[in-house]
Amino acid sequence: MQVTPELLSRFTLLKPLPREALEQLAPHAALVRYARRAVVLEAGAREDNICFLFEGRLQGVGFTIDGREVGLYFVEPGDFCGELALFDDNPQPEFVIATTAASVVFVARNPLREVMLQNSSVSNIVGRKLAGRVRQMTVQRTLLGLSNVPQRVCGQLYLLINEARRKDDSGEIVNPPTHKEIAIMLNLSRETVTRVFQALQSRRIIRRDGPGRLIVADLASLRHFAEGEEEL
Amino acid sequence: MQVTPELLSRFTLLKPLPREALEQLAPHAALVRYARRAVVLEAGAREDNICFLFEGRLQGVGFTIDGREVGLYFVEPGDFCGELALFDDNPQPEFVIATTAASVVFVARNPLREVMLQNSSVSNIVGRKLAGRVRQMTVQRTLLGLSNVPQRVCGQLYLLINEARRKDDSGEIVNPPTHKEIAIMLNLSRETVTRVFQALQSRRIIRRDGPGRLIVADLASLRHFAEGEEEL
DNA sequence: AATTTGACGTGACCGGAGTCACAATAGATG
DNA sequence: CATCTATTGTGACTCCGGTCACGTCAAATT
Repeated sequence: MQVTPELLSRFTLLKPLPREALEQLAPHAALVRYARRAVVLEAGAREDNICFLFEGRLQGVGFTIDGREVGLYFVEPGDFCGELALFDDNPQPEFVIATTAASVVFVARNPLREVMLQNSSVSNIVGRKLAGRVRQMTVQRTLLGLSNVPQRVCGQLYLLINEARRKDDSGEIVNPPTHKEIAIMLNLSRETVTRVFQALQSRRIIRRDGPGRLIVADLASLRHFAEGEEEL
Repeated sequence: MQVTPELLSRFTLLKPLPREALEQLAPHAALVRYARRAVVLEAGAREDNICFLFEGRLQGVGFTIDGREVGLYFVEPGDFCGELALFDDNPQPEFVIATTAASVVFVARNPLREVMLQNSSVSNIVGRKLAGRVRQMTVQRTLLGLSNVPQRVCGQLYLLINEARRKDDSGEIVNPPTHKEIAIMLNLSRETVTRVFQALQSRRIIRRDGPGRLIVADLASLRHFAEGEEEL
């Protein structure tokens, strides 16, 4: 489906661009809809498009050689992914999969690369994004280094709140990942995550509020557990 | 210690720069020597320098909240680190430590950032570096996802060979990491790594050749184990 | 030369997370 | 409404990797 410059300008990355640049990109862009679980970007493929998420939610996942999933990050509407292709010609390192039905705008790599080189605001944003991703992966890597498993789960929960809004000593996570998804991110079995959640719920630290809403009632305690000052 | 443009031009990143750019950078550069185990870049510090390694070897490491080390990557002579500061103002995410005595050239962030914006070859190299780092971290993350521990060790060994030179069906790793260092990278105990090494040695898959040299005699078998097609 | 340090090797023990098996919901889909 | 599928919840068992406690050896340091 064809894409207008107006649609492109709704993405944070492209918003600062002058009209001409958007018009230059529009012919090389396409809107595609995906069903839940569909593969948006394929690992190993030499990807020629950068992928802007319009609506829905995406997740970057890897697969180990023995077939286990490895969760990496989420992509929220307005954001983009597949940006590594802007820097080199190596294949996309991980899969990107739609966790809900999603609409995605693909923009061809080379035109966008040109625009990026001309336009320092774009290269700044992309650079910051990449730097942020390295930071985020470092944190995630640190989480994985925790030997105490419940601690790992609490740490991940704490991170998820940071990303979303949070109040003084309580917070909420909208559309929380399923237990299975958390397990994949933390290299755990689904059952273990469930058990930790049970423990946290029985201590009134977290609480479900209908589907798609997880309330963290006692943020301080959660942080304690995450920092290993107290054992679960 | 003062730094000459000639010294700067010996680094891959700066080599393509015109003479004036190097002269512009030189006053903002300094050569520093570090002893083994010294901290070169500190995590959490707002780092104002990019760090070029002249000789020796550096390692990026993180620390979990409970004090365990988390190994991340190595830096070899000619290469650089701390480059995230070129993209945003957030603190350095991980420590960089000298694993051997090392000489390092620090170049101030802002002048280098300017040069980078002027000079697309530099921003290309830095971009590629960052992209490469994301790829590398993704692979490492995938390794950590392997539930079979000996497999994880074999996978790491295989990666280490890839970085170094390798022949048809055998390879060698010069200055291999110690068992402890490997354990840290893979989230294992030192003893476990030792035991896997023992198993590999008794099967004549690997062999030490004096200190500082590890020979992989049977690369094919190593790959088999790494890919989980055979259990150790 | 004597001592200290750090890397490597090895056995015994134990706890905790994975696995399996099954039940209970809750949403989606026809 | 009936059916199917995905998510969550829970118990029992097993096994494997961490921990501890050693010993050995080579290199660095005094």
